[in-house]
Amino acid sequence: MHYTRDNMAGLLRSHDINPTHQRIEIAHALFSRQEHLSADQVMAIVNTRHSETSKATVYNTLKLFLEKGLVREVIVDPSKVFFDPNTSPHHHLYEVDSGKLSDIDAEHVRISGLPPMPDGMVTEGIDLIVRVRRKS
Amino acid sequence: MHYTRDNMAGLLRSHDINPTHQRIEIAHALFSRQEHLSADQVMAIVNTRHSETSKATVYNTLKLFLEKGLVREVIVDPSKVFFDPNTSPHHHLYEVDSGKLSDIDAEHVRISGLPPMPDGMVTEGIDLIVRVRRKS
DNA sequence: TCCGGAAATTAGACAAAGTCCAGATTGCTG
DNA sequence: CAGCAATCTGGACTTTGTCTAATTTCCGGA
Repeated sequence: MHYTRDNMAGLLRSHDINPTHQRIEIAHALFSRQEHLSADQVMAIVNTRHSETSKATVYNTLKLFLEKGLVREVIVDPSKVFFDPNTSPHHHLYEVDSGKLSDIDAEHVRISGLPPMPDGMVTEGIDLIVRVRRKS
Repeated sequence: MHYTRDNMAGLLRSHDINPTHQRIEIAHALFSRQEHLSADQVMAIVNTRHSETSKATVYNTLKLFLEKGLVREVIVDPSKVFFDPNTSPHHHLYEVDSGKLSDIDAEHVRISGLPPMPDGMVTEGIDLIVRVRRKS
């Protein structure tokens, strides 16, 4: 699958998002790379040539994508949030010293023995993060 | 076990930390409560009566405790880091709307099927966070 | 085509968490 | 008591993210 700008409009529409120019650019930045990007990185990518999209729009758009289930939020670094275009079930491997973040397919991972949820609560998600460090 | 200020000096020493007045107060704030606290909360607790400890010291001290393995860092909220006086193996339950964070004993939880670590890497820790939300 | 309103975007002010630094304090140790 | 290293401090600064009021864009109907 190739993620072109043209594809993006359809992808956005299918998630009930009005495909504007800026939203297409931001979606394209995330999906064409298939990488975890911070808001800052998205801004930098989208505005490489000329300044095209404002900070407010980048933040608004990422939050919108999140609400509509187009991307996931990954919280591993205390200083910034990453956005993940992969919404299929998976976990994360975080290399502490380099900051590199990669996926672990959830297919073969099994988590058992979790206690029942507190009353009146529903699980929103289970995040599993494996933190690794370069052997010294 | 009762965590008095007097105990704290020994606890700090046993972790190779010089027990100063400020460090004892900060350790006491965390251990007497056995709760997850943010740097801000620690500051507020330590400075309830008179202002006694500066922001810089609170941050420096928490980082020192972290390095020495006296506390753990819990990253669940994109806006602030929590510090956890419980260093025994356990996971976390995070109530998204209230921000309440509680422990899940690791004893009965089993995680299997994780892929091997990348070459030259060692696991620093595995964080499992169950995010829950009030049923609406 | 023109008009009006709703949705989207924008710049820039603002807020909050955390870092940094240069100077002051503390607490040994001789 | 002097000297020295460790610690602490206020405050300036940085970074991530939010907010707001003003503008721009888009679109449907007359």
